[in-house]
Amino acid sequence: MGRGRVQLKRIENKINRQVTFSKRRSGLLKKAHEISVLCDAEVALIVFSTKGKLFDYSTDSCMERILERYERYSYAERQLHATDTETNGSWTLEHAKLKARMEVLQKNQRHYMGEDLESLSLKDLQSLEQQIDSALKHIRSRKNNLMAENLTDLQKKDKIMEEERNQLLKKVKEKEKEIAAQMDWEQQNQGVDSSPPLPSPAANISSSYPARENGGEEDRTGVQQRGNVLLPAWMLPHLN
Amino acid sequence: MGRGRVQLKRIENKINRQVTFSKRRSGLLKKAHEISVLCDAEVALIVFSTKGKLFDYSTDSCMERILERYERYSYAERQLHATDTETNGSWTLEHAKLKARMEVLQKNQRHYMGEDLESLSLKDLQSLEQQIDSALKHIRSRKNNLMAENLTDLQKKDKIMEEERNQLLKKVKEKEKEIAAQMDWEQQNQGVDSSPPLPSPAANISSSYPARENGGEEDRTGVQQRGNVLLPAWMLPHLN
DNA sequence: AACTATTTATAAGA
DNA sequence: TTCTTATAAATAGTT
Repeated sequence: MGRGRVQLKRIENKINRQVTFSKRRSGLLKKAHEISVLCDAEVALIVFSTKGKLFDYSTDSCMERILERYERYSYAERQLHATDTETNGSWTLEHAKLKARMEVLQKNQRHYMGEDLESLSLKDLQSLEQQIDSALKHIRSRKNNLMAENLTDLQKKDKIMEEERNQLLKKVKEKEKEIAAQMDWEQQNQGVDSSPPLPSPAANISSSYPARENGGEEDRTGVQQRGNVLLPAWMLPHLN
Repeated sequence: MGRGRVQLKRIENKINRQVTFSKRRSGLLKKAHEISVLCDAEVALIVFSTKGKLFDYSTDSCMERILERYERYSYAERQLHATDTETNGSWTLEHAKLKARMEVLQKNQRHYMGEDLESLSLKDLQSLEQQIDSALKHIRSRKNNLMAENLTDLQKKDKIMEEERNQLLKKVKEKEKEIAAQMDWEQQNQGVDSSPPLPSPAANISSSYPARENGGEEDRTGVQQRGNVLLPAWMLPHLN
């Protein structure tokens, strides 16, 4: 964007480079800000000039938080790098690291549990309240896990029902056959007096009933209940 | 640069925002790279989308070094770094570096845990709160939507299957009745030679089948059991 | 994911 | 540096 095409290559002319840096830097910062606002993104931009001067932009003027967030993303990588670079001092460092972190966590936990509160300012207490609030959110996420579990259960149930359905279909077919057989039998024995009746093909039908019926009943009522409960109001999109 | 002027304001339309984010993000990364090359500058750019996805660019793919350099600038007052670095060997250098980094991380972690908030402005506090809160909300809302969708589908299927099942059950019962009637008829006509078969007593046969009523009982218990599974504590209104 | 009509960014010049 | 201007790039709205 300018009067000539630009090669993506270090500008050798010092003055020119300086000027371009100045212009493009402001453009870059501006665009960083724009995407941040327009797209609700979190942006951190750090620029060092050749001479070592620092320019930076960060969403909500909160660079540290963004960098920390970034660190969390690249934690594994850093860990590797760190242990790689200092073979000697790594143990001491890791030790100290863990110790410090431990202390922080312990202290925090005491506060979290409502102990040792005398040392906290009003501001600290307010933030502690927030902390607990976020703990509540973890609890809610646990809730979601349970929801997922229940979903799985439903799916299993679904399969079972399908199987049962197939069983029932089979039964129906069997009954039909049996009835057909009965009718054949009747016709064949019609008007035959003293001959003992042939064993009815229906004789062993009853034995196959109870188990299936029980299962079936349970299933049905279960389904009904579920139908009522499955989508309570709080599950619908207005949640958040 | 586009067909219309753009207000520097969050794009409310979700799709639009996502598209714009994608476009501008690539533009921003490109420009970051360009200024880096053209002007021989050191650039680090970190972008988190609304949904928390990370995109970043850094000169020479060396983000950590740039961030460290940045932190050196931001926390120069601590002098931990500068003095140690000059006087001691490379091991101490690494150690000090990591120590400084550690400090920063700890400080940030404290912020995340709601401690040490005195150093934060009201604005910082607000954005910190929003940060944590909204991250959870996004994830949860997405999850909940998907779950609600799945549940709705399952529920529909469930109903259909249940209806089908009931139909099948009915059929089975009918068949059963027919067979029973057949058997009665056979017995009544046993040894009776030429007399015409009696009309099959279909009317009150059902009452003679206690099995059915038993099924009903089990049905009810089935409901209760199901009730335990279907309405775990987490589904009840106290959730939110 | 392409395609324009426009708006922006910016290289060069003053 | 800053302003101006011609032109290259980016991109918003559209398909």
